[in-house]
Amino acid sequence: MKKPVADQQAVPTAPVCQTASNKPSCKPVIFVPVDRSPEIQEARLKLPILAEEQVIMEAINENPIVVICGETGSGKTTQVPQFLYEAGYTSSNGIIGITEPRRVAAVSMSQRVAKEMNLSHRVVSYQIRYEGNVTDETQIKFMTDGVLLKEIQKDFLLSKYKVVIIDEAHERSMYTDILIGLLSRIVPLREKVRMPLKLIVMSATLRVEDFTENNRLFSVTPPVIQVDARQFPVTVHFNKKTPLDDYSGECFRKVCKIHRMLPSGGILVFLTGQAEVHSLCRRLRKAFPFQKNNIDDDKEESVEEIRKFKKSRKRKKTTALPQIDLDNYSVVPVDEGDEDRDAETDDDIAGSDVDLDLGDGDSEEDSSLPLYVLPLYSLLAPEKQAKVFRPPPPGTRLCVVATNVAETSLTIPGIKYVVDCGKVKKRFYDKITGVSSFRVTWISQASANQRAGRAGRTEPGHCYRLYSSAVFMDFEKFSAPEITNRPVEDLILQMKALNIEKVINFPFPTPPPAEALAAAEELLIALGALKELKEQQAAKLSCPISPLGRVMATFPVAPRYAKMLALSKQHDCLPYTITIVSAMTVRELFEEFDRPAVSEEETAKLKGKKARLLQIQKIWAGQGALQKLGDLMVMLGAVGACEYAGCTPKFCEENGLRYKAMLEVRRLRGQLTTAVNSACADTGLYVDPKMKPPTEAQATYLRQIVLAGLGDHLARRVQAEELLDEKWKNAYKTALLDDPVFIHPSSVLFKQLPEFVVYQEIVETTKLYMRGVSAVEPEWIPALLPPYCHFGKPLENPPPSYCPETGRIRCHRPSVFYRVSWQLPAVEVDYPEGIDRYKYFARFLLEGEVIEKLGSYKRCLLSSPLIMLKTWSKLQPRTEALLQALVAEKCDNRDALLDAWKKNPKCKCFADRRGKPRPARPTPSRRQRAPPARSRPKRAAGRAPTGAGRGRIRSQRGGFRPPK
DNA sequence: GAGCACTGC
Repeated sequence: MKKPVADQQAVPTAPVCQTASNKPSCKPVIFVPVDRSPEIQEARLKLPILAEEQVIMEAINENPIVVICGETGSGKTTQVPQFLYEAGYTSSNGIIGITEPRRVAAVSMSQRVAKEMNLSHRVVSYQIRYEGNVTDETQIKFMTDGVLLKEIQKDFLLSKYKVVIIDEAHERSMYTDILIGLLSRIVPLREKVRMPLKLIVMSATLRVEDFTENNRLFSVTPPVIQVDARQFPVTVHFNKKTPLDDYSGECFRKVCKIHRMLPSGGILVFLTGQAEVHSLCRRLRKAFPFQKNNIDDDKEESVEEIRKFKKSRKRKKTTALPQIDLDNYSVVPVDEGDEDRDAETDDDIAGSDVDLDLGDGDSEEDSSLPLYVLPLYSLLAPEKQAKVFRPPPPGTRLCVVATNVAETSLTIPGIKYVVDCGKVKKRFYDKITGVSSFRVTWISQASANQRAGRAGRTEPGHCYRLYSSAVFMDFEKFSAPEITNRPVEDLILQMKALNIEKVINFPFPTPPPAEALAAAEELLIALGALKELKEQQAAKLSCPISPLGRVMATFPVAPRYAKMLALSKQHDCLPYTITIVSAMTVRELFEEFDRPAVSEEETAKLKGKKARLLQIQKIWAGQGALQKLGDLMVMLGAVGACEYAGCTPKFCEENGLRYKAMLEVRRLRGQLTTAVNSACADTGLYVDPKMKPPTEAQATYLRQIVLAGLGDHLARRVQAEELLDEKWKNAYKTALLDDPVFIHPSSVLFKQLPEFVVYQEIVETTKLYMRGVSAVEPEWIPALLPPYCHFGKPLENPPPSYCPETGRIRCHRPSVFYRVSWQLPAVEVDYPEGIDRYKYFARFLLEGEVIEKLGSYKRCLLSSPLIMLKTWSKLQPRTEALLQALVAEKCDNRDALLDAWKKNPKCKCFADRRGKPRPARPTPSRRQRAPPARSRPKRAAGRAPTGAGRGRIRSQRGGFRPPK
């Protein structure tokens, strides 16, 4: 040990060795001892990264930014934080932060490192969205990337961190990319204030040029350190031919071959979706029956079944144990795939499908060992997912049929064979309209290699690629970074909240497409989150955040939803909006019952469950005014009912709800409630598990709130007279799309077909379908969505009027919806700016509407105040004098007039010399606790409220605030 | 009248 810790804690940043540039080095001179158990010490020494400790630490000591490349299994995630800790980077109250792209990783890594270091979780801790165990003593903190991004909002310099490690940077998740961009600026800023911060970017692949060779990101190229992985060799076999369509069938044949011919070891199959996974499971179970497989997954462990199984094992003792020696296999290294040689190999071992009479396996039972077939995909219930981590029943071979979850998120033990169809199902977004669709595409080479790697975790393995090496060579080297193919409005709002106005200048490792940036900025302006700059094109993409935007940015949900929350203080809607927003944010609340079943029995069961869900959804949708809230009411009803019942797995199971989703909704409601409470102290909000359904009036307000957030997602039913083509039957038109869109058949409004609706999203399948639909009244549109409406001249009838609450001139204006020019009902709005507004103001002033006292002079006036509006009024000097005085003082409303008087009591604007003017304000007796008129609901006779808030939250002014 | 991979605040 070098020096006692205590001595050094006061001066941990004292330079020990001068770097070439003579910059202050932040190399701490401490060695902090760690008390590891002998077993852990032994296991650690086997990790290749241990040998690189000195190289890594020297690089970190001498450079502010270091890139470490090491594949899965190199131990970089668990060991680098320990190196830093031992080198004293956490002394003097600085902590080490490590970001992970997934919650489970943050939690499990913190636990593992705590165990390895023999330290309490009070010292090695984690923080994820809803929970954490961070304390004052925390020195190593694992967190999800989004958590660190939020922390930057509170403390731009991240002053409590000595080191930030961005793990899994090769995955190029959106937050990781942004974090790296931000940290590239934070590191030099910290250098300036002489509190150096170390940034370590860790990647599993060598694709780091986006980071290292991007001068705008890092002006000095950071050193890249490579670390070997402790992986077993995986032999890759390419197919000679690439099946055009039926990769699923090809998977089936390959699994059959492997199972019949090759020694024991688990098989992992990569497919693209739930339906494929289930149908392959079904075929495989039929081909290699294992009694329980075929019936019900849940009964698997019953004593009876195990007894049966043992019996069958005895019976099959002599059959088809693999006789092939794997060592005789001609190996084909990963990068030298030769399809001909490979095909030979295949034939040597397994012969062709024809020789073996593999058929499609549906016809006959096979005599091989039972195959223990399990499906695996993200939306599968956790307890069913968990099965893949347990050893398969004795005497069986494990075969997991998975989607892409198994590529990065979940690691299955005991896999020796990987079957890779080479495809992935991806979500695509239209950059301008935001319409999304799912398409099956080829994976990238990096992805294929990652999949292959899953075969070599515990022993040497094999990967069977169901495509030729030529096809593989045509794959993209890497998948596109997430930020380039997703809407970015949430990201842009976060950046603007950090006062990054010119987002185009941000050092993105890879920038999003310009169209996506423009669409995001446009949406945020329409939501009122950004201040619109009227100046030329140059102002594009550099609008500053508005006070409303700042409030919205504190809500951890999509900007459209954040806007809804910001509006919902009115009429006690917040608990409902929070619930609806939570439900819309959590994906797939409802169980999917349309998948192919394993057995006839299961088919019937699924059918029953589906019918039950449809029935209960109708109940949740409610009646009358509630029903018009549509699918959002169903979500609200589902969450309400579930929480009322205590959110039990049983209730979820019986009512077609995904338990995991409901738990997530519960936690999100908690988080949003806290966020709303801190944005606005006087709400006194709490999460009520026994929340009552909204009243009819509240449901109507909720529809208006939803409209205000989803204004760009408005659709109008195609009118009978516009029906030129059959394809437009029951169709809707939207502002941005030329093609017809339809209400999704699963929507409770599917048969109602309201004239106007808003939708949560449009997904393109066989048609363009709107999902998450809610009905809208036409008169709300101009009142709540002025940015999307073009207004016409004020109407003469009803005539303009003076509003005593706001002191402004009001009028009715007709309008049309942008781009599509839908005629909208005339609505009452503030009179548009201009000379006419002064004229009306003068008239109402003379009539005594503005200042009560002046009313008494009305009869003394020489002519009627109405002449203020006549075109010939100019001819009358006294009216013209008044008008000019008002214009000169910019007085076209009461507040301006009162201000002008205050500043200059002799102001010519009709000064009242006998005393202070008294504005004609409504007295409490006339209107109890009247809300501000702009957010005041209006009631049409005999109907629920029809107009509601544009209520803009008032808070402090925005503007650039440099980091402290 | 339907078919959606995977994540993070």
